[in-house]
Parts: sequence; C-alpha cells; structure tokens
Amino acid sequence: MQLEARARAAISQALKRLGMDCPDDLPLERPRPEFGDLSTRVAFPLAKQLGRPPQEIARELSAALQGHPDFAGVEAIGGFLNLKFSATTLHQVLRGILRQGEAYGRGDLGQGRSLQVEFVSSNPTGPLTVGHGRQAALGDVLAELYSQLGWRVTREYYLNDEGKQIDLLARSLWARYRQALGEEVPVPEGGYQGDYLIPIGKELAQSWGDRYPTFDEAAREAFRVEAVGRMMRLIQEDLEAFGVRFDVWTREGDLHRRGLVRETLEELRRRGAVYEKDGALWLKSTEHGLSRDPVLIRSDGTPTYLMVDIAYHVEKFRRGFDRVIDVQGADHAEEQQQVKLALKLLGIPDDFLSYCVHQFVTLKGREGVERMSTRAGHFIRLGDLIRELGRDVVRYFMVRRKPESHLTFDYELAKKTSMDNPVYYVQYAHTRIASIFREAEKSVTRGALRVTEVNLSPLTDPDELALIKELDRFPDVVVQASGFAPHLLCEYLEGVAGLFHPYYTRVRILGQGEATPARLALLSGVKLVLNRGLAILGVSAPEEM
RNA sequence: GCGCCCGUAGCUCAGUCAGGACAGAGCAGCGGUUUCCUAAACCGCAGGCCGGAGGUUCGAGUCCUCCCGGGCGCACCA
Repeated sequence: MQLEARARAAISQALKRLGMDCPDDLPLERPRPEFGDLSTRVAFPLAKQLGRPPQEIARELSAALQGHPDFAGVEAIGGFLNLKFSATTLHQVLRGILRQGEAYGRGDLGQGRSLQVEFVSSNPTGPLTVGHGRQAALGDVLAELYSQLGWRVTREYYLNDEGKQIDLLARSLWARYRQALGEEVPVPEGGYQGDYLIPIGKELAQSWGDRYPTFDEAAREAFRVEAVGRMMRLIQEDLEAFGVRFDVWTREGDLHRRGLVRETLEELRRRGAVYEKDGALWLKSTEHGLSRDPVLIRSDGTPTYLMVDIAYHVEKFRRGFDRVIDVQGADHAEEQQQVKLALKLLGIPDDFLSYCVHQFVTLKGREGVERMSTRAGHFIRLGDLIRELGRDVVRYFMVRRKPESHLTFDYELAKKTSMDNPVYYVQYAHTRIASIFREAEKSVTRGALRVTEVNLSPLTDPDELALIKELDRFPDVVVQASGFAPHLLCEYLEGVAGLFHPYYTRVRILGQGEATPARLALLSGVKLVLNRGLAILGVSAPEEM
C-alpha cells in the first residue's frame, strides 16, 4: 500500500515534469520478481494518446526517475517501466508498520457508517450442519473485515419461529414424545426424522406425562414453543463453540406482531406492484425482467416466506442501516432477485442490500454422508466437526475458498497436525517468532527489543526485503477480502508464512550482533501481521504449539 | 426447457471484476537436508493444448457468442 502510493506519486511527478498527463487510474502491477517490485505499462496508453512509440516514452520516464531516492533500480524494457525499491525505502515502510502496531490494516472506508450482516439464520428445526458452518464462518469474517474498515457492524440472526416447517417440527417432536410413552406414533411423512428429537421426546414424556394424547391446538403450541426453544439452544451451543456471536436476533413472529408484513404489503399494493389471481396475491416480477411471478399472499390469506422476507428487509432499512449484507446459499438465488426487485419497487436504493452467495460444502474423507438434509436426518453436525478438528481448523477451512466455488472440505488434511495443514502452517510461523522473542528476552538488551526504534539498515537480505514488501500489502488485502473474498486473506497469510519459514531456517536471528535487533524488528512486523490476519479470521495465534 | 454458479497440474484451488512481459500455490509423487532460536521444518525435481470451438484485440486463462460437463434453483416450502 505504502509502496504503491510512493510509486504512484513518483511516476505522476515524473510525467508532469515531462509534460505528459498522468492517467487517474495509473496501471501498476506486481511483475515477476526478476523485473522488479512494481511495474507500470502507462507508456502504452500514453503512446496511443501522443502518437509516439511506447518504448520511447518508457525510456524518457525511466530517465526522469533515475536517482529517485525511493528506488534502487528504474528500468525501461519494451514499453514497460520496472521499479525496484531501495532498501532504505523498505526500512521506512517496516518502521511505519511497527509504529502503527495493532492499528495496522485498519481503514476508514466505512467512515463510521452502519452495516448489518445477516447470516446463518438457520431455521430452528435441527442442529447446525457442516453447511451452516461455511455460512457462519463467512458471515463472521466479513463482519470483522468491515469492522476493521471503519463500519459499525451489527451481526444479525433471523429466526424463523413460525410457519409450516415449524408446525412439522412440533408434530415430529410430539411423535417422539408419544413414542417415549410407548405408543407407536410415526414421525410424519416429510417430517424431521433425525435422532436428535428422541431424547427431547423422552424428557417431555417424563415431565409432561400423558398431558397431550392428541396433537390438538394446545399440543401444537406447547410442542412448537418447546421445540423451537430446544433447537435454538442447540444452535447457540454450536455457534458458541465456533466463536460466533450475534448482536441481534430477529424473530419472524415479531415482524407479524408489529404489523410490518401488512404495512409492507399495503405499500406494494399502493405502488401497483402486485395483482390478484386464483385467490392469491402475486408480485409483478416478470414485468421487470424476472423469470416468474411469485406468490406473496396465499389463497388462504397467509403470507409466504418471500413476503415476510421483503417486510424484514424494509424493516432493516427503517432501522437506519446504511448497508446490509445477507450471506446466503446458492439455492436462494431466485429469492434474492425477488427481494431486491421488491425493495427497488418500494423505493429503497439498489446498493442498500447485497448478497454474499456461497455454494455448498461437501465433506471428503470422513465417515458419514456427503449430501445433507436436516429433514431426513442425514447430516453431520457442525458441533461434531468442531469437537473433532478444533474451531481454528474448521473456521479456516470454511473461508479458504472463494464463496461462489463449491467447497470440498478435506477432512484428512484438516485432521493433520503437520504443516501440510495450512492453518498450522500459518500458526506455526507465529509460534516460531514468539519462541524467538522468548529466547531474546534472555540474551538481548532491552534497547534491541524496542523494535520501533532500532537501526534497520542491516536488513539487506533479499528474503528480508521480500518479507517487508509482503507486509506492506496487508491493508490492501483486507480491503480486497472485504469484497466477499475472505479466501484472499488466507492466501495472503500462507504467503507470508511461506516467506518466513525458509528465512527462519536459513538465517539465524539471535547472536548476530548489529543484525539481531534489526531482524527482531522484522520478525515483530511479521508476527504483527500474522496476528492481525488470524484475528480477523477468528483463528487463534498461539504463542506456543 | 429457462435462470444463476462452477470447469486451470493426478487431487484441492488462486489468478477472471479493472485483458498485457515464459500460466501460480498447496497436497500427492520422486530426490536431498538434522552439532545451532520447536524438523509440527527446509531445499530441489517432475507435472498444465487454463473444458471445447469461434470471435473482438497489436495481445485472451481473463472480454463476447455458441457448445460440452458438473452443481443449484424454477412450490400458494422455508
């Protein structure tokens, strides 16, 4: 970031001296290392503009930059201009990073605006599965990224505690309860077949006895409340184990009680966005380019999930959020289009709501099922996976792939405690540095440990300079990762660790005279970035392993 | 049939949004390295007509069209 800014400034000044216009979007790239640290092909657009050969322009630009203190090398090859930073510049960059300390990587793109991230929002019909794990990790990391970038972030869980699925759940639990009382009542067809309702049914049989012989209105309500409560506790336990905390829980029932669904419907009607057919109320979606019109109000008068979802998002808007991000599975793609359209028709700005859509998770290499279905009782609990592999590993693996790609969760790799496992590879780099500092406490003077002040000029090894250049990228990686791409942060951290481990093996830190304090300062910077990056991912950065 | 996503090395994936200088990483495979801050490591080798065909461009893994293969959706379920 620092380095790019310096290069940009130097190039634009040089262009000005040459009497050429510097384009606003000055192209800067990281070329292959043998060409230098940064390169620009700005000569090509300028060539077109000035009607001169790009090689010539690049040569002039190179000449204008010769002797610039930021660079150790400026070279024009073809039309490209290659820049190599001087060690002094890199030392200044490292010092700047160390001075920022924990603030390094933070930004103010958000400028204090408020953002809601809604994620997981799993229906309380069973425990969280491995699939929800991806969503939980993604949402939590995105929330953290935005928070780092200066947004006021609210993590929200939308709780569907009413509707047909919940009825079915209540009925399924009631069946388990009757079974516990020795009656042969089957779990309803298409109901929730999972084992997890059995112990609850037994408990209820003990405490309630034969109070609900039939599934009447009273039973329906009692079992609904009981089932939802129990399921929510299961879900919260798993979220807790995963290190995910929500600020706000919104219940569907509340939206109805507050009349929001009715209000939103009225507004849609006023704006002529709906029509009646076959006794139901439909949204005019095809008029706006969508592939079909969905039902908002069923012919029995009850609102559909979509209708409630629209009302919910209107409510989010009224609550004053500047932006909302919903993390959702790819199976909701159509729903998302419909909600976005409805909000647009209601006059809510288009950029208010964005969806981070992710594909599904398949678990490879573990006993159990690959395809999961909560209803059929075929699933692997997220909580089990966390207990087997640890929170750090599961979180890391879940965000390591870009959301829109299918995620093959490699259980065998995740189980390994060797450095083949990328989580440990990164964590171990942090641990090694911590270990060196523990040693340093014994043998090095206090002054040498004051890393923001020591003389950095002994850092001349190419690996040392490469590490500084990599550390310089961190703030930019945070910004990029916030674009629904947290996998870039994983990749980056693995890259930092991948530079550090070989360096550590080859170069001795302690007992190297003048070089020792400088190298400790460098390692301090590496540790800082690893620590900050892992913290954003919600993964621990251990001092010892 | 229609819509969205994906297709890069044996495997898992970056790189595609902003097109540029011989296509990257990790794992698996093969071969090396241990008197020294944790070897839970390091070094090296090998491995790819970037799903296919056209097109745009001085230049395409990257943009456009079509095709093939895989996933998801197309309910008065949520």
